[in-house]
Formats: sequence, structure tokens, C-alpha cells
Amino acid sequence: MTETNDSAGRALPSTRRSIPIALIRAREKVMTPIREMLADSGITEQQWRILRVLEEYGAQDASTLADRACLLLPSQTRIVQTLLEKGLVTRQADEKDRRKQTVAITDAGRAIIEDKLDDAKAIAARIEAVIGREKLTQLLDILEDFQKL
Amino acid sequence: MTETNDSAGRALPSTRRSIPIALIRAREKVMTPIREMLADSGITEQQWRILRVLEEYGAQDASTLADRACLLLPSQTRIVQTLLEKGLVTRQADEKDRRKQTVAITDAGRAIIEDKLDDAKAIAARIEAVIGREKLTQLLDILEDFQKL
DNA sequence: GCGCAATATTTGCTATGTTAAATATATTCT
DNA sequence: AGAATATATTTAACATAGCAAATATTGCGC
Repeated sequence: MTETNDSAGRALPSTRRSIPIALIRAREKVMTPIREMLADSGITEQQWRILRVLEEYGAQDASTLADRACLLLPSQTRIVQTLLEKGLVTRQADEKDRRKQTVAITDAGRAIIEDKLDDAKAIAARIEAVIGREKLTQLLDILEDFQKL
Repeated sequence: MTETNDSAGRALPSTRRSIPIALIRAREKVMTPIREMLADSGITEQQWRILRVLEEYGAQDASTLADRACLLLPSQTRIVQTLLEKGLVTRQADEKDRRKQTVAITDAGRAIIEDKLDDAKAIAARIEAVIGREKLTQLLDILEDFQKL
């Protein structure tokens, strides 16, 4: 028996089959065209995520937004600040609980999403064409399992 | 027909089934215990990747190292600089082509890997226990397909 | 109703990610 | 050989990631 990668062995699995590295590599490939798409709008990937979540779910407090956009709260705070300066979102304290900040997308923000809609869909379609719808579904399901960790 | 997520429709797929977001979320879950493992060594996740690659493949030039550790060259440069200061790697210009920088791990660097070996393997084992070996293999295979993008 | 623990968000600091420009060395072409 | 070009790496500049500490409110218990 060849024993190249026994988890009880002395060595760690090869970095070629490392889950963390594989996740980064795949993500890098997926994001490259998305960043290109956003470049001429002066919008970053994370700013785009926040706009998308706000459009999809409507106005919401900072914590919920950070969770949905998959950002840490400190990052979210700063990104929302730059989006405020760009006039793409609004932010105001909750009436009932003033600790909470409610963030909402503006028409200008919606306009950016609208503007990139076709490009974004083309990118998604290309991914599906290359990977295949079935594998993408499998992938999403497996990735969801990681939340159990 | 319900038409919740038609790629020819008006809207983008829900952020809940977004590949980029799913990849980040999964990665975050995987990395949390690894960061904890490394915290007391004062080593970051990326520094750990560089050490691991150097140990696995031996001394190599900067570009190869960056590619294998899945880092952009500018990041790699800075990280190697801090690893140099910590005495965990060495760096010297290639004799034949002085543009190239050859990076190698030191004994002190190897000692850190050695030190974390059991922890790292325990983390890997836990992931395999939760996700299952078969799904992990599927995952790695699907993620590899993304390189075709 | 005041003091105090709990909650929600922001700030500060260091390390990376990302892109573009700068450096340094090699190679090619004439 | 010398200029132009190509390659390898580093720097610079700005945005985000991640962690710890600071702020601001709220809710609770006495």
C-alpha cells in the first residue's frame, strides 16, 4: 500500500489537496471577472455584496447586514462609510433601540446594480456553463455543510 | 412553474446561493480553528502557508512560492520579509539569474511546523469527520474545475 | 432610580489583498 | 556592443480582514 496521505501518518496532507487553499484558489478564479465588471464603477467586491444584500432584503441593521454580506462588523462599518460618501446607501439609528443602525440602499445604489445586471448574469452563466449546474448545486450543498464545523 | 431563480430572468440569484459568498463562508469556518492553532506562535495563516509550501517543496524562487501558497507576489514579498525577521526563512538571489530570489525554510521554521503538526492533523480529522471523506474529495475535484474558468 | 452587566457598533492597529508603477537584471535585435 | 524589450521582484497606495479595546444604549436587579 502506498500511504501517500494517511491522516494518521507523520505528515500533513499535501498543500495541493488542502481545503483552505482550494477554497481560495477557486474563489480567486470566480472573483476575477466580477472585479473587472465592477472596476469601472469604482465599486469593490465587498461594496457590491453590501449593495446586493440591501437590495435583496431591504433596509436592515448593521449586524444582520454584516452577517448576510459575510463581512465582519468592523469591515462592514467602514465599507458602509465609504458607500455613504458615495451616496449609495443611507444609515440612521433605530428609533426603538438607538444602539442599532439601520442601513438602506438608495436609488443611486440600485442604479449601480441595475447597470451591472446583465454583466453579472453573463458571468454567472459562464460559470454554470463551465462547471455544470449539477456540480454547482453539489458544491453549494457541500459548502453549506461547513457551517456545522 | 415557479421561476425563483431563472438565469434568463430579471434578477440575480439570491445571495444565499451565491458561489463567491458560499466560498467565503466555508473558508471562514475552516480557518477559524487554524488561526486559533497558530495564534500562540504569532504566525498568521499566510505565513503558515508559506512555511508549509517551503517544507513540502524545498527552496524555490519567489514566483513559484507565491503560486503554490496561493498568494499574490506583493503579499508574498511582505510576508517573506516578516518571516525573515523572525528567522523562519532565508532569501538570497539566484546565482544564475539575479532577478530571481530563492527562498528556503530554516530549522526554526521547520520547528514551528513540527510543533503544530498534531494540532493541524486533529483539525483536518475533524473536518473529515463532519463533512465526510467522500464529500471532501468531491469538493476538491469540483473546486479544481474552477481553474478552467 | 442607580449601578452594572449585556448588547450593538465603532475605532485603533497590524497584516493581507489588489492594482499600478518602479527597479533590477536578462535577453534579443541590429 | 548598445538600445529596446521582456522577465522577476519589490514598492506604493488604498481597501479589507481580523482582533482587541473603546463607546453608546439598553435592560436588570436591588
